[in-house]
Amino acid sequence: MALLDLLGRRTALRILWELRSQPLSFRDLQAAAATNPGLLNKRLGELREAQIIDLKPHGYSLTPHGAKLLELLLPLSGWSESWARRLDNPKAEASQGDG
Amino acid sequence: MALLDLLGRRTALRILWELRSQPLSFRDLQAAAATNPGLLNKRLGELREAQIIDLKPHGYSLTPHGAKLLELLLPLSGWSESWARRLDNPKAEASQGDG
DNA sequence: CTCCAGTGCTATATTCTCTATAGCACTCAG
DNA sequence: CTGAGTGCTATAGAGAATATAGCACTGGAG
Repeated sequence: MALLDLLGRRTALRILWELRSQPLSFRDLQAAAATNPGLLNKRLGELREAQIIDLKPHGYSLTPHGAKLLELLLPLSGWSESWARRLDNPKAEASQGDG
Repeated sequence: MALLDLLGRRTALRILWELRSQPLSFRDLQAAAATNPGLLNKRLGELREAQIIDLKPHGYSLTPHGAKLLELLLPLSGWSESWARRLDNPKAEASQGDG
């Protein structure tokens, strides 16, 4: 899973996430992902190399292939919510439904 | 998505992945994830804190909650394969089926 | 033409993280 | 005691990330 190496770098996953609903300019992406131009440019280079994102006239956006990857990541949002609740309520066991 | 911050650290995603099918000891996990004890222990601390993994007599393993997270990550494996093919064959367009 | 505001991207000193290695205290087997 | 395993800690050096300033370019307004 070389993918894990690529996505397992700081802000790589975050960059994908921020592009989930609309294209963003370099500067907007930098603000959205809370990072700096040096790292952003580095990650953008890696993700473009991997054909996961692309730079178009209206900003950085996911390639068709990247969009499919993001579809796989979208369910994480739901998991993240129940996870946050679990950390707030230590009593809760492995159930996802809130009691 | 605070989850993206947690998983977006080096080897965090990888650690989860290596625990997908069986529990692993500290040292086995270190070898599997190709890292060092210092970082591993740091990540394990974060992941245990987040109740995603747990240390049991037979080794580190996913909590029930963590197992659900991993289920969401499993499809990445399939995506990763078509992604690798795509990088090998630059001609291929957004189709996932191999010709 | 100038001026202002935006674009992608680069450069750099400082700070932080990761890496590789050695080692501790403990348990189990003999 | 020895020998092999466990989780985990410490540390110096290497490498990556941060924050900031700035470049070359485009487009609108006068």
